[in-house]
Amino acid sequence: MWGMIDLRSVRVHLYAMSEVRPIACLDESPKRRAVLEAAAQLFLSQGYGAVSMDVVAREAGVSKATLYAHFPGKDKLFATIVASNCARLQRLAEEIPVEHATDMRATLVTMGTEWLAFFLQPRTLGLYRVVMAESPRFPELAAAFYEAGPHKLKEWMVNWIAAETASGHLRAPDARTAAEHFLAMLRTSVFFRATLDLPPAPTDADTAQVAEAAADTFLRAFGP
Amino acid sequence: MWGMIDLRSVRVHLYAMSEVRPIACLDESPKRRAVLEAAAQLFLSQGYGAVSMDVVAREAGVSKATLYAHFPGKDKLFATIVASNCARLQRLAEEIPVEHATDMRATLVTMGTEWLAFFLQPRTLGLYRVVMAESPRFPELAAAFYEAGPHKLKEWMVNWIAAETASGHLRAPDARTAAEHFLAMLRTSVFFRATLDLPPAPTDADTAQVAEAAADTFLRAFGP
DNA sequence: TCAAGAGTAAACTGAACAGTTCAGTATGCT
DNA sequence: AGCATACTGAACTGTTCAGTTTACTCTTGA
Repeated sequence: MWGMIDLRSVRVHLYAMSEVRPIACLDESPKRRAVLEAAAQLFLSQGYGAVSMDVVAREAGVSKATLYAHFPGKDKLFATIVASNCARLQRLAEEIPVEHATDMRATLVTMGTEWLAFFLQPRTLGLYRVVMAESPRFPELAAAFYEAGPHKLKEWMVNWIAAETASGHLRAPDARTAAEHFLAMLRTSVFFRATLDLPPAPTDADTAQVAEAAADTFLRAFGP
Repeated sequence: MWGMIDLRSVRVHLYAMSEVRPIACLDESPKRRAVLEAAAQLFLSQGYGAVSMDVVAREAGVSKATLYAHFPGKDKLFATIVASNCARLQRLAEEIPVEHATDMRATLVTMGTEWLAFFLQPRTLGLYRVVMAESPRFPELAAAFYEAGPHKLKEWMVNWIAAETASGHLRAPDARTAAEHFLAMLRTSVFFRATLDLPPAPTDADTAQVAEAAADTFLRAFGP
């Protein structure tokens, strides 16, 4: 066995304090906030092209003039929405809580379940969908998305696996590949179908089952 | 070891002859073909919204009137393009060639390399991107895409793994999970970045390396 | 030779949409 | 009171785009 490691209530801040900027965290103006909320909801669920500025204004309960007073144009508004949602991704990767974990399998299952649940949130899926669809038009947004989310998460896991291997809880000489594979095994057909918005929507049980299966295969390959 | 299995030149037709329909394979009309080709190229690289019917007509070297004589509208043209490209996916899954394989690892690497190279083709990525982006507007296309491609491929692999387990070349009692995991491990960050169109574009060496890593982890977990 | 079918170029229609302008209102500060 | 700031609602401009129509040109085959 790989010994009991208790990660209860550990909060890892890996890239903590590196470029932490308050991305429009101040509720500068209630109208501005209303616009941002409405636009986020619309853009992430319907995509860039399908949303008109008239609808954003109406949905935000704001006049078009006010909308254009706060944002210089549709593209900038979209970029703001995407950037602030990338910041959400980054928070997940920077502040990874591993709680109630009693052994390696439980730790992996906990991490996997939590991350997959996050990936499967409509907001996260919507962000992925819209960034992917608009990557030709907004390549810098695609890069920002990847950096803030998948990349940061992977780098965290590479370091974690390397540390666990060093302490004998895992046997993964190539930590990078092991991390890639664990994260990839969370993105099975459940995730794939969700990206395509195919019913039925995954349940919590599905999420847990995928994480457990990933943990099991991972430990078969990289357990000590 | 798992014995030498020679799969040289084996061509497996798993779902052969189940609903094989010639989806517009007849070159009915040269103009029609020109429209289909131009539209496919445009839709798959730029998305539904970004492509206008004027551009399709110009690019196909055809008048708009002719275009509308062959297709009742933009949505139908788009649906036709997507459906015919789904048929391309389905051919891959129905007619899986495993060649030059001398042992289990080589077999897995060959399959993995070939599939991943297929996934990474601009056309395939474009199809995925466009189907994903338009899944709210065309949910039936998303379902068709998933059925024809990922689902068929997965089902083939489930059966293959079950057979190899039965004959002692693998030890994967849960063939479905094993198949999910092998296919998932082909979709690592190389694939993820490619879906977002982030440079640099993956090379053949990248593809092969990902397939090899997937095969190694797979065999660590499910080798006999 | 002529009629029909297929195609073409170009103009056009109606709707949607990004973005602007402006006259007027509400709030709050000095 | 006077003034500035923020906002509204509605009209307006210019553009893009799906889809239609018209008048014209080939080609072909009976």
